[in-house]
Amino acid sequence: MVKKTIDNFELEQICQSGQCFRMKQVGEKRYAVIAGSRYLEAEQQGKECIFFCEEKEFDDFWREYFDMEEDYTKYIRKVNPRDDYLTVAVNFGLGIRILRQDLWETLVSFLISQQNNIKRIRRCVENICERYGEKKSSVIGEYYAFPKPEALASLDEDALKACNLGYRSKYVVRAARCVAAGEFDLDAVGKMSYGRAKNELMKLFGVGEKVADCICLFALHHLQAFPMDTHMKQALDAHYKRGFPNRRYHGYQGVMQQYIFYYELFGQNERM
DNA sequence: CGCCAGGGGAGCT
DNA sequence: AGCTCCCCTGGC
Repeated sequence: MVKKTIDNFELEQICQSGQCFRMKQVGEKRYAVIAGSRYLEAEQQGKECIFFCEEKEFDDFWREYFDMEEDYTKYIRKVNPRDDYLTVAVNFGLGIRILRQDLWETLVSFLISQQNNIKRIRRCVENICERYGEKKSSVIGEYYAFPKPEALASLDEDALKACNLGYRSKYVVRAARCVAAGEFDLDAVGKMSYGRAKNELMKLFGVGEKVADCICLFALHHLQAFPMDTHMKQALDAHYKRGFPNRRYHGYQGVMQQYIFYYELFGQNERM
């Protein structure tokens, strides 16, 4: 068990921010997250956060996964004080972190995300893990690891329709085949610059600009990636008629994107 | 039953 | 860059 007191870190906001579809609330202030084949439960009371794992496990993996090394005030302070909308949005989501998730998992998750809602994406991912992932057991209980590419590569293209993926089934199966066959090198993409990684990801069937940007941001931590989805288009139309000030936030637009996205989804009641 | 939206993408012009 | 079509599920 590891206790940490940390600023700008809220499990609830991280969970709801829609980056990770395998993080869920399991108690009043308790959250569970599965990453790859690892399982973690954590609880938060104010600034104090308790991670229910060994210190080594925390240092070896979860610290980096949650991007806890970074001081997010350096992004928050850069917000233009004359930008009322962004100021409110950022203040609403001060506990958001940009996770450093596994590339393969993130690729599959966001292939599923297209024309889909977060609730159903979670269920799709859960279905795939339960059916094709390795069953693990921890002191807390049993869970399923995320299936490896090889586990999905041999499937029929429509097989994942049974997991509720619909027409997205073939995207995932084809991607799994490319990775398993070595035609698509995940490790190599992981070492590429933002531009090259995005370009490489978009070669995969079913990966367009938006999905590629999500993968770049949520797995590869390319903070300049700015996923442009329907919510973001609406928000930008309403508040940035001359476009988002990319120049001002050069290099970390993706962080701002997440504040806006989270505010658009959950900040309605706070809006004036 | 129809309609439409949910963190799009491919293919064509 | 803009347009059409694709084509799955859940909610109303």
